[in-house]
Amino acid sequence: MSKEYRLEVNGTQMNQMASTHDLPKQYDHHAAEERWYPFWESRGYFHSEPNPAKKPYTIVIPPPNVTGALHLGHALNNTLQDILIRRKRMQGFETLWVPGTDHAGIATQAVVERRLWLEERKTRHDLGRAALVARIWAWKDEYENRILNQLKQMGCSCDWARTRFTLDPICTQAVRHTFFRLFCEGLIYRGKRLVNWDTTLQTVVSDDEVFHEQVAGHFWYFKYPVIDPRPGEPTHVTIATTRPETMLGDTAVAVHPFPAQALEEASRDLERKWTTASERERAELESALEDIRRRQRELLPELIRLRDMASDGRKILLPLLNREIPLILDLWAKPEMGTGCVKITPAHDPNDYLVGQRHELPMINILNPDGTLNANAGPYQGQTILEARENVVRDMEAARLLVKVEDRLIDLAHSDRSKTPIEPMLTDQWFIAMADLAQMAMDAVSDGRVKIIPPRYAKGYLDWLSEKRDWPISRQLWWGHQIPIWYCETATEEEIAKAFAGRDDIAWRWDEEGKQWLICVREGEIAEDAIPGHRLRREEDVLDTWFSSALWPHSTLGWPDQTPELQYYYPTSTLVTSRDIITLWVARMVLAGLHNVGKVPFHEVYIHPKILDAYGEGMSKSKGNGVDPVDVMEKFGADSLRFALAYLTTETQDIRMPVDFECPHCHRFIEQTRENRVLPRLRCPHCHRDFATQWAEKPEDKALPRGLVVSERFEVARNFCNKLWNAARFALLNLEGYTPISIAMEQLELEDRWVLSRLTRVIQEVDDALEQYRFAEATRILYEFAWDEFCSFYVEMVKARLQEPGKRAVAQAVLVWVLDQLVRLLHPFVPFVTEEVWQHLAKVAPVRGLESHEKAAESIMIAPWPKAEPKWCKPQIEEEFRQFQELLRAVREIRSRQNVPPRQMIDFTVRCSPETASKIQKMEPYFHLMAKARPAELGPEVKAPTMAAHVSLPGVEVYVDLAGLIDRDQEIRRKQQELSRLTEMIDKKKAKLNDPQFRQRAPAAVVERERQTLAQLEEQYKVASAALEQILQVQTKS
RNA sequence: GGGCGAUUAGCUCAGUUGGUCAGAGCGCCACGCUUACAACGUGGAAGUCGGCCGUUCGAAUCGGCCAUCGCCCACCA
Repeated sequence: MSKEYRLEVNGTQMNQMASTHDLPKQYDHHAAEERWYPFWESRGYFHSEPNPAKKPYTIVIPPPNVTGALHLGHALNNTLQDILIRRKRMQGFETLWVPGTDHAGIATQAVVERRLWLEERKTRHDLGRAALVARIWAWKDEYENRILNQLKQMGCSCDWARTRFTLDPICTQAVRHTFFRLFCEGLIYRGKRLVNWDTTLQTVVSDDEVFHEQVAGHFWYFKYPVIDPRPGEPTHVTIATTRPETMLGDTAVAVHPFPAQALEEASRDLERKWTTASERERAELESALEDIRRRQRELLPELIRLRDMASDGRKILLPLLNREIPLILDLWAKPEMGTGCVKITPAHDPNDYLVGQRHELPMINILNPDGTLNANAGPYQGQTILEARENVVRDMEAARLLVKVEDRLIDLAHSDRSKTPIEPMLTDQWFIAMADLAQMAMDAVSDGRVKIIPPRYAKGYLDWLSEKRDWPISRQLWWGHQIPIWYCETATEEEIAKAFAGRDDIAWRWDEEGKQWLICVREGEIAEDAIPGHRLRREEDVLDTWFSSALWPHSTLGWPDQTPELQYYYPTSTLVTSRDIITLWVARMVLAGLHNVGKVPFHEVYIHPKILDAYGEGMSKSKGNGVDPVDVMEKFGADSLRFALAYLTTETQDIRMPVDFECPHCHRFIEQTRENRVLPRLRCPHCHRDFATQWAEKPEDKALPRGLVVSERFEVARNFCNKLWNAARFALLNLEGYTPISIAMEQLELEDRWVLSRLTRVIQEVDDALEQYRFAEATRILYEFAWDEFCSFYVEMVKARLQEPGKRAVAQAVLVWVLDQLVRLLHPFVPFVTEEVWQHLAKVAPVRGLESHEKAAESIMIAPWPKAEPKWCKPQIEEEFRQFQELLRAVREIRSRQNVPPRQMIDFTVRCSPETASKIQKMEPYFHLMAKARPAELGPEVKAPTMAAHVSLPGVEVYVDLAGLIDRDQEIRRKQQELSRLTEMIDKKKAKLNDPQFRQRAPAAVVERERQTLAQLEEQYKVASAALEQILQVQTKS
C-alpha cells in the first residue's frame, strides 16, 4: 500500500466526517479522497477471487511504461476502465481489474542511461550489464510506485494483490514458455536484417521509435569511371547521393533495364494526374513533366548505352577504394530520379539491400557500432560519418570526379530517444514467422470473436496483419527478457543429445548460416559447460518489449499453469486502449492468446480518443504541453478529472484540451501558448508575480512556487460535483425525523411521479449508452438529469412539502430514494463524492426504498446498480410537466423583461382549455415558489387584461397584469418582433403545405403535423396581434 | 502515395434511424448573495451547420467533388 494512503483504517472514518449540521457549502474533494480510498481498500472491495456463483467481468490494464509519471492520456484510459469495472461490480459481476506496469525496454534503459550520463558522466559500458540493470530496477521500483499511487489517487479499483510487472517471475515464466514453444515449432528463426542503428545508444531501434525530420543537406553528383570504356561509350557513370561516405560500401551501380519505357510511363502517369489536379498542383506537374521531357532528350541516349553495357556485364571502378563493382540492371534505378543511375549500398540502405539480395551482391558493412568507419572503409577507417563525408567529397573533388553539388532538403530519420540520425545497418536478428499466427489473429476479428469498437479501427488491424511481415523480436539492450538461446559452434549433435538426455525442456537446432547450434531452454539457465568439453555462449540480446506485452492477458493470470484464475477470468471481457497501439499491441495479444491458450484474449476492444492541446497537437513531455493529472486532481479533485474526461469521450472526436497555468499566487489561469509553455518561469499577468514551471532548473527559478498545469475544461466537472454535493446537502438538512415508509402510487404528487419517471428513463439510457461504450452520452444524460431536473425542479418543488407535517414523510422518502439512485448511477464516474454522500445518507436514512425497503450497503461501491422499473415510466406525466416548465419559463420571462423586483409577487392569467386550467391550478404553489407568481384567472373565458405583458405558447396564452408597471415601448417592440417572426414561419409553412408534391409524397402523418403547427402559429399570431393592438390603444388613451 | 477522421454560436463540443433539432457548457449582456449551492439562480443576445453539385416533397443529417486541419501506414539515390 502506498505511503500517501497509509491512514489509520480502524472504522473511524465515520467520525472523521463532518456531522450533518456543519456540512461544508463547498465539496471538499481532498477530504473525501483521503477518507474513502483507504476505506474501500481495507474492506477488500478491489480484490477478486474466482467465484462460480457469479459471472466474471475482467479487464487487464494496458500496463503503463515505468519510464515516468502518468499523463492525461493514461488518466483517460484508466478512468474509462474504472467506470466499466465499477458499474459491473455494482451489477453483481465478479469483477477483476488486473493492474501492472511494463518494463518498456529501450525507453526505460534510455532514460536511465541519460540520467547516468548527466549526473555521473558515465556510459552503460562503464557500469557493465549487471550494474546497469540493477540501476534500472531501482528506477523501476520508484516509478512503478509512483504510477500505482497515481492510479489509486484517481480512485482506480484495481486488484492490487494481483499487480504484475512484465519482468516479474510470473510474466517471465510465460515469456520463457512461449519462446520455447515457438522455437520448437520452428516459428522462431535467426536472420539478417537491415535495422535502424542508433550510434549514440549503440542499439537497434524499432521503426516506431524513429522520427523523421527535414534537414538542410546536399545532393552530390559523382562520376564513377567505367573500366576500359570502348570507343563511343561513356567513360563515366554519374550518380547522385545525399550520403557520399556510403560509397565506400557500394557494391554496384544500377541502371534501369528499360529506361525509355520507364520515362514514357512516368510521363503518362503525370498526364493522368493532370486531368484531376487543381490549379496549384498543375504547376508542379508541369515542371515534373518538363523534367521528364528533358531527360528523354538529354539523358536517355546515355542511359540506353549504359543499359547495354550493363547487359554486357561491364564493370565500374569504385573511386577512392579502387574496387571493381558491376553495372547491373534493376528496376529500382528509376530514370526519372537523380541521374537515372543509382549507387547500390546493400549494407546501409533498405532499398539497396533488396537490390543486393536480388543480384546476390556482396554486402559490405562500413560502420562500427559507435558510428565510426571500420576497416572496410580503407583509409577512412576510424573517422566519424561526418568526417568521412567531408573527406570523401574533398578526395572526389581532387580526383575531378565531383560533378556538382546541389542544396536539398533531406527527410532524415532520427532516433526518438537519442535524437541522433539513424544509420541503417545489416545485423543478425531474431524473428517470429508470422504467416499462420497473423492469419489466426485476422480470423478472430473477421468472424467477430474479437469485436473492435468503434468498428472502423478493424480495418487498420486487418490491413497490418495481412502483410504478415515477420516480427523482429531481438533488441540490442540490457533491460528486458534476455533471449533464452545458447550458442555452441563446436559440439556434435550426439554430444548435445547426450548432455541433455531426458530433458524435454531443452531443444536445439543447427543454424546453417551461423554454423552453430542454437540451444533453447524453457526455464532457468544452461551452464557454460553443460556439454562436456565445449563452451556455451548465451545470446546477449533481449526480447522486444511487445513480446511480453503480447502475453499480458494470460501471463498475468498465471499461464502456462492452468490456474483457477486463468480458467475463470480468461478470456477477459474488455480491453480499453488507444488507437496507436492497435497493431503493435492488440494484434499481438490476439495472436499470442490464440497460440498459447487457444482462445482470444478479450471479447471487446474499446478504442478511446486521443487528448490534444489547444492547437490540436498531441501532448508530450518534450513539447511541454502535457497536463499532469496530479495537478488536475490537486486543483479540481479526482472526481472532476474523471467526470470531465468521460464527458469528453465521444466516438469520433479526439479531445481538444486547452492548457492553462494556474498562478500559485492569485490562482487565476494563464493560457498556455506555444511560446510560454517551454519557459522555466512565468510572470502572472494578473498579479504580476513570478512562478516556476516544470522547466525550472536554476535554483532561483526552483525557489519560486510552481504553477499547476491544468485546463479550464475541468471546471464544468468540478462545478457539477459541487452541485451534486449541495443537492445532497439540502436533502441531509431536511431529513430530520426520516422514517422509512411504504408508499403507494396514489400518495405520490405530480412531481414525484415525474421525477421517478424521468429517473427510470435515465437508468435505461445510461445502461444503453455504457453497454455501447458511449461514455460522453452517459455522462451527459446524468449531468442533465441531476442538474436540470433533479436540482432545478424536483428539489425546488419538494421544499414546500418538507415544511408540511402531513406531506413531509412521503417527500422525504422520494427525495432520498431519487438521490440514492442518482448517486449510484454516478458512482462509476465520480466515486468519491458519491461515497461521501452515501455515507452521510446512511447516518440519517440507512433504510431506503419506495414500496419495499432495504438497508443501504456499507459502501456505495458494492451497492446494487439501479434497475429501471417500467411501471414508474409515465410519458403522459412527463408531457404535462413539460407544459408546466414552459409556462413557468413564460412567467419568468415576463418578470425579467419587465424588471419586476425579485420580491414582488405578480399575478398572471392564462387563457387555455379547462383541462389545462385545472392542471395549472394544481401547480399553484410551484409558481409561487419558483417564479413568485400566482395564477389569478384560468380558463377559456379569460380576457386579456388591459395592461398586460403577454407570452404565447401552443394552446396557451399567458398574461401578466402589470398596470402601472408595464414598460409599454418594451412590450410593443417585443410584440412587433414576435409578429414578424410568426409571419415568417407561417409563410414558410403555408408554402410547404401548398406544395402539391409535399402533400402527395410526404407521409400523411407529417402533413397532418405541419397542418396542426400552422393552425397553432396562426392562432398565436391572432392573439399576439390582439395583444399588440390593446397595448397600442392604452398608449393612445393615456 | 494509401487509409481514417474532423469542419455546427467568440471558444470547446453534442446532434441515434433525413420531417419544431438548430442545442449544451464556457465566455458575453441584464437582474439577483431568495435559508442546498455566487463553483449559484433567472432571463437575454449570438450560427445561411466549411464550399459547390446532386438524391429527395423535404438535407446539419444521405451521395459526389473541392477546400482546410489532424491522425495512421508506406516511401523518398
